[in-house]
Amino acid sequence: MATTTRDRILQASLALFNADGLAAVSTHKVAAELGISPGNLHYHFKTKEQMVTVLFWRFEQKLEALAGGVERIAAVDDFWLALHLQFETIAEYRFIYRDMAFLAREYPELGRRAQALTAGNLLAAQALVAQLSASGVLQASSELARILALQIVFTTTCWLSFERFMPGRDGRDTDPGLAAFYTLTLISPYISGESRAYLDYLKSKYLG
Amino acid sequence: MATTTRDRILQASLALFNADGLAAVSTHKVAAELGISPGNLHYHFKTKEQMVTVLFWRFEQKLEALAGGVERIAAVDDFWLALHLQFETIAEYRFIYRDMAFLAREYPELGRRAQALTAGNLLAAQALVAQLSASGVLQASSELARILALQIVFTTTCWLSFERFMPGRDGRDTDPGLAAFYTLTLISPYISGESRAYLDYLKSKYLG
DNA sequence: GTCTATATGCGGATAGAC
DNA sequence: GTCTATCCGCATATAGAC
Repeated sequence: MATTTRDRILQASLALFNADGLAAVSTHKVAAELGISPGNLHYHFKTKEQMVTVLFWRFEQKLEALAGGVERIAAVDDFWLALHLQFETIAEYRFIYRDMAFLAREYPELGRRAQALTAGNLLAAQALVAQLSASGVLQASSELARILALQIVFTTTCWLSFERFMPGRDGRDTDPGLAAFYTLTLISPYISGESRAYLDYLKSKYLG
Repeated sequence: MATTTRDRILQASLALFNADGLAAVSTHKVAAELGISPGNLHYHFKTKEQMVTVLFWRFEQKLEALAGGVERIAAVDDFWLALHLQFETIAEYRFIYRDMAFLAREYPELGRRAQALTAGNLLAAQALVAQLSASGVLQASSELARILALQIVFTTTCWLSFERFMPGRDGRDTDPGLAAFYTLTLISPYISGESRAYLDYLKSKYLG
């Protein structure tokens, strides 16, 4: 089970992109990090765009897999887990949303796919809110449900970027639970009485 | 009252930065847009960083001026107006938050000032929520107030970036009112009964 | 103040030897 | 597959004439 050079390139570039940003990491730097020559890197990936595209594709796969599990959401703790998993995936590929403006400008094709991804996330979030509503956990009109879904996607998409704006944070250490907690707070006013126990447990955990 | 070349440079660069992103606009492009030579531009601003710094400073000034008016917030429509003004200011200098990752990496000094700005915005938002609470418009514990303030700042800071991720949007035409409406929705569950009339009016306006 | 011309460096990408 | 060497283009910034 040899780790191929190609795999090592993807692994190293993901780490560097996440740490320093897509724009700041040149193909030369990735090669230097691995101790190989720039020419060798370009043998495995003819262009930087190809490298980024493979990473982006993996991100899409992971998100799709998560969206597939939506129909099993019936209670608050299911929702909590789903959010948690989503934040972990986004954190794993955080360079994508963090440098989205640059990515979309540099690689228009990926920009379009990112928009499609957002549309998909929006549908998934709407389905999720609908599930909670059907289970009686959540009380929301259809308009409110639409807004809540939008807020959820907005938060999952942009929260990591926002964290870096805050003093004292450098974005390297992120608690997906904290992010999920803030998202949960959005819908908490609409949670029916019997599900509040779990909410209170989470509150005490993250407000302490 | 002659418009100096220096002023024209600042004006043109702001427009280009907002339209295409800080990273995508070179000093050459700004010069070309104005029909002057790159050398001339560098006579007025020795470095690109100086140009950006002046624009950033103006942004800081505008935000500070807005934060100074917080103490007059006593009702929902005051809050609405304050949000509206803030979104307009952020939209006017939207290149700053939209390309923040790049800006902070390229100009660390401005990155630090942006963090300080966020900290200031957070304090202003907390004061604002406290005002609404004191006026009896809003019912929230101190913990909840902290979370609401965070959500408000998060939304004002990142909403414009998020809009660009959405299919069909290119970020050129933005309705500050819509953004303010979404922010207002965040706190609507905690608004006391007598202030709901204004909320309902806004709802009908933006959900139509 | 404004121009032309140029220095310098970096990032992406290619050619061809090994 | 991996290397060295190199090309190309772009962006920041400077020098010096007008």
